[in-house]
Amino acid sequence: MRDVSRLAGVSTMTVSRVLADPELVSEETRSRVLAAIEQLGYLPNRIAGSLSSQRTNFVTAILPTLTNVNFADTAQGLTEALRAADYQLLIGYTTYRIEEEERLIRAMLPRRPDAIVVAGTVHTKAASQLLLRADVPVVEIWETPAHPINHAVGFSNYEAGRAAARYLLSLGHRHIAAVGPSTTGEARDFRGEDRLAGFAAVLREAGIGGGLVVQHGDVPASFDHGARALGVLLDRAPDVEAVFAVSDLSAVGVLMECHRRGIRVPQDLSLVGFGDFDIGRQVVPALTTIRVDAHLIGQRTGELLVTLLDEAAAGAEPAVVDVGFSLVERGTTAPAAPRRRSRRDH
Amino acid sequence: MRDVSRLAGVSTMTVSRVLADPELVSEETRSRVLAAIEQLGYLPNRIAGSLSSQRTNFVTAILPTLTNVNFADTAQGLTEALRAADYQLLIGYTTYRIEEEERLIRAMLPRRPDAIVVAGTVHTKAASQLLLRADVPVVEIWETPAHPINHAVGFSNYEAGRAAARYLLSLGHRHIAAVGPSTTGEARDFRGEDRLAGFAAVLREAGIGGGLVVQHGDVPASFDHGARALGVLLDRAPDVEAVFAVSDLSAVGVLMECHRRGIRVPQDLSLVGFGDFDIGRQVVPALTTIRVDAHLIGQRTGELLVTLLDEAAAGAEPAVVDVGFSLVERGTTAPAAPRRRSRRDH
DNA sequence: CTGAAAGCGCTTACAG
DNA sequence: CTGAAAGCGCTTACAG
Repeated sequence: MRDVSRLAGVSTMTVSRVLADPELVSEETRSRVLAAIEQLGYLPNRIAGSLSSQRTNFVTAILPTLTNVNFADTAQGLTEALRAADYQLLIGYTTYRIEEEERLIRAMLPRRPDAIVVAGTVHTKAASQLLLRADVPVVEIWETPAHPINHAVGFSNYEAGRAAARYLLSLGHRHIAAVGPSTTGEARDFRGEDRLAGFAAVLREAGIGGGLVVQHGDVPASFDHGARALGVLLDRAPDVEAVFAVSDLSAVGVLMECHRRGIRVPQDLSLVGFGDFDIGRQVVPALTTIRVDAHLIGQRTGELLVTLLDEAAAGAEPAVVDVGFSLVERGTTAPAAPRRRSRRDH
Repeated sequence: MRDVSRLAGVSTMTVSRVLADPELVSEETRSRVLAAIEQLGYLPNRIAGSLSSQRTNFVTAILPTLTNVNFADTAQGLTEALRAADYQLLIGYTTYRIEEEERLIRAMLPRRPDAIVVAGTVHTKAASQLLLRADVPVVEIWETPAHPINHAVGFSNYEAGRAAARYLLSLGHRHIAAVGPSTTGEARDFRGEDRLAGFAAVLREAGIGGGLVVQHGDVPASFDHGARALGVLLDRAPDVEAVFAVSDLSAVGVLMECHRRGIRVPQDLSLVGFGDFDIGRQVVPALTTIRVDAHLIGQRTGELLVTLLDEAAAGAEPAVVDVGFSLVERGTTAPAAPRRRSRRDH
């Protein structure tokens, strides 16, 4: 910048203005400065700028993984919404471990992000403290907590699970099960657990008992998880007629395992997934699922942050944005009665 | 930091040392400083540290998208390899546009990354200039260019395409086609195009003509792309007996469309994908594909950078690391002769 | 419309 | 083992 100012015959202050507020500088001076910038190939140093202005234009996003299309979509939505306001995303992966989340928060805070986005509402005690004390906006995403740390953008996983159960009941099914990964490992999918809890609650309310939940294998759920979980489930309950899988990945795994075992879907088994992944539309039959707009979660979060950071609104009200979910009925579910008869006769 | 030094009764220099090189400080002073840090909840400001030390410990990675498991795996591998050395990844998405890549490079350079990772070897002229002039290591990934800007970690997409063609020829197929997305849009997958070029070259060398390449639909390839491309292909060449898809996503789309149309795989059609995505192992039959270790590309890149940045080895030799690829034979491919007969008789 | 001064919070390079 | 001084490259807040 010194070099540019000397070449243009102005102060560094004027160079800084040309870059930040060009309209404050006379046209003649401005073009002289721009020419000098061009000639020297000058690139401003935003580290210095950040230190001076006390704003980094960084936003930190801490997600379970990027190897899940839903979270990748959220990251992409966030990136797009923040780009216009010139914010750069710093992404960290927890691999579904809250200890790792705490480590990441500690590693990120010294970079002085202008805002912090974390997936989920379950944190270590220390992480919660750090987030509460951070003097920047915090947004918890992929849930709608009753008591957010600050802001939240998501939907109710519990209600999504309830919706899946109500739907399978409405089809007339009674031997209903759910599959998800284990809840005893270090890696935990608390949002998935919420969905299964809501699912089981509806079954209990219907007097069916919500105990038929196979929790098996490591987080995160995968195609392979679904395939193996079906085996465990059938050993335990050969007469199961409907399954809710905690994720479309599991659900597709269940479906493929059904193909291999000669179990007809939906004639012998109704199947509901969660997440509306691309693959669910392509498999045969296409997968019934609960759709969540992951990209929108990212976008809304980005928009919320741009507003909060723009208006320097220190006193902004904590907001909880619910983007909702919807049940998408496709080919893997069917009413109960005809199926059970055909299966028993078989 | 001032507050900490006052509370501990030392200079800020000593506080800095406790954080950076604890062993240089006497145990007694150190514990006094650590107590003060604890008591005040002090978090160092790395922006100031970066400005002062002229090292940010940022590495910029510019990828086509994160919505593709392969690139997400690469990002995860990079993150893991860099974490140990305390580097933070700044990720940008180009959505397969080199103009967007240039924009991202311009946006990232003022953040003063210690190294730059870009996917691919095709850049705008201005982007190439910026990368050449950047006085930090540059690594091009997912290709093995003959003339890298600096370093490279990847494999030969052209050779991968050749391997697919040689394999289908070895099965006895002669009516062979390939499907990939369009090459005329703004978004381009140059690596996919290289694979198709290698594929077509082998067919030409075998005297078969390499013209049966369906390039249809927007980049990136998807399940949906594959499903639609098969329709276009069958209109053009109803007697096709083997297909190479530029990506497993397309390949699975082709497979599902075959299911819907009653085309038997592999009896009526042999199918080879690329990328070895999880879903390819789960579909029925399981997908024959070309496997690339995307995570390893990220890991090797990270290791290379840690070495380069550690030894302050300004004079380090440009390295090109080839992680290779391998053909994984599964259920979607079969020898030609029996199939053609059965199909004709049908 | 333009500039001189001070300072952001660290680390480098010395000195003792 | 510890500290005083200088400086990293910008922006803020004034002043003119």
